[in-house]
Amino acid sequence: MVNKIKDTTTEEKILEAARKVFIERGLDGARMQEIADKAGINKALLHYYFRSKDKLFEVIFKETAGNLFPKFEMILNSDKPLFDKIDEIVSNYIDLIIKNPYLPLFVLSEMNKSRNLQLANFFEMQRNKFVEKFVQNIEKEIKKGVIKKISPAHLIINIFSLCAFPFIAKPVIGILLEIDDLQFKYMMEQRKKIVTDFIIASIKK
Amino acid sequence: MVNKIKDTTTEEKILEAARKVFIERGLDGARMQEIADKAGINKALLHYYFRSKDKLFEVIFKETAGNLFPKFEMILNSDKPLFDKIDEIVSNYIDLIIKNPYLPLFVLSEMNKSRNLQLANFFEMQRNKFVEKFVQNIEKEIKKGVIKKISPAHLIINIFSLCAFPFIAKPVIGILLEIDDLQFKYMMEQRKKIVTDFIIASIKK
DNA sequence: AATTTTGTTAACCAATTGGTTAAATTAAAT
DNA sequence: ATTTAATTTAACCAATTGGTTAACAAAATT
Repeated sequence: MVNKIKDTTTEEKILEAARKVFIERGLDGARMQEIADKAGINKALLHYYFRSKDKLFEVIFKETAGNLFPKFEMILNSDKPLFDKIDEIVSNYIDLIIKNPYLPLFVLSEMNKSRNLQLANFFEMQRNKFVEKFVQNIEKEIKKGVIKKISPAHLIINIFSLCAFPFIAKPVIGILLEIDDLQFKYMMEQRKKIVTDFIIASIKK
Repeated sequence: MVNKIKDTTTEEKILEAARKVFIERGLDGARMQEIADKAGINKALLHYYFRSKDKLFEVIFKETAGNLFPKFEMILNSDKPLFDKIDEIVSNYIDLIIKNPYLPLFVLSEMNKSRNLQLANFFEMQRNKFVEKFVQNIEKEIKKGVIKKISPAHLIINIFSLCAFPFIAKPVIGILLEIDDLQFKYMMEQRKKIVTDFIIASIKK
């Protein structure tokens, strides 16, 4: 399997189908036959290419979880004011989730259920990627007196809470606010500005 | 089965065990044999008392989802200033989730997966219970000029986002911030004040 | 005390599930 | 053209799963 150049059509078909089924149903709810049906292939091929359900799931999980941490470093490394950075992070993140609405719930749900250390290790590897930089950015602005004193950790949690939770709570929000999918999406677009303003209004000195 | 007064020990054992297993593993991941083992009973009794896995799940789901909407009406009906009400709601809600840490993820995860209209109807029934009153409270304060103009719907979403999301994201937060369970819990206790202050700072005129 | 009703058990069941296997087919290498 | 390797298929497998059944035990009723 080393450096093997091959026609990956079947493999790609499987990955595409698996992505859909796993994200929608989770590991426990997904069925190999359903993935095979969606990929238009014989179920035995799932095992030929990926050996087991768990391994196939792991590939999909790592791929999608990786997307949960887009390249914020460039934003955080720039010389722009922190408020602009927050604006960019919030907008990019909400846009990312609008494009992949089930992403947060899928990743967090499986993380809560998983006893698989592989998945946890995967997140550990992301740890220094942006949390430190974000913390540094925030601490710098506190020291400069631009923003109020607030725990960077809590602020970061707040930012991601405000961006991601509404998508997770979508069915409940839809019912409670009596809005349909289109209205929900419109609302999420609005949140790019509303969340940014909310955060900045809160921390501005 | 009408007005039947009976020894409910076995039924209660089942409910207690089912609560634990369903909340931890969800509907798809839960196994009837595991519930029976945890309840210390024979698996056939699950069907004797609750007829099917789905029906047992529904009982547990409605019970726990009901808890997701505690009696906020009393808080919202009082004459206290809105900021105090927000403080109370945030504190009560975070306390509620601290006591039932898996509650938000369980309910929202199953709501996202469920095609069962019973569950959706259940939430519809909760709709007018507190959303309207919350909206009225917010609109009143906007009109009085106490808080900035903000969409009540978005503000309500923000409040619940800030309260609930960290618990859903716990495994990821733990890894990224390198904190253990005790530290996480301490952090969540802190959030009662931090979230309230964050919100009030954001909307105060 | 006898009968009926309710609760419990162990064994069993059909269907489903993730996975395996051997043969057939296709593709690549010689 | 032949051989080897890779891919695909259909059938099959063992284990698991939610659920059923009949027998037995306990409780309630007559």
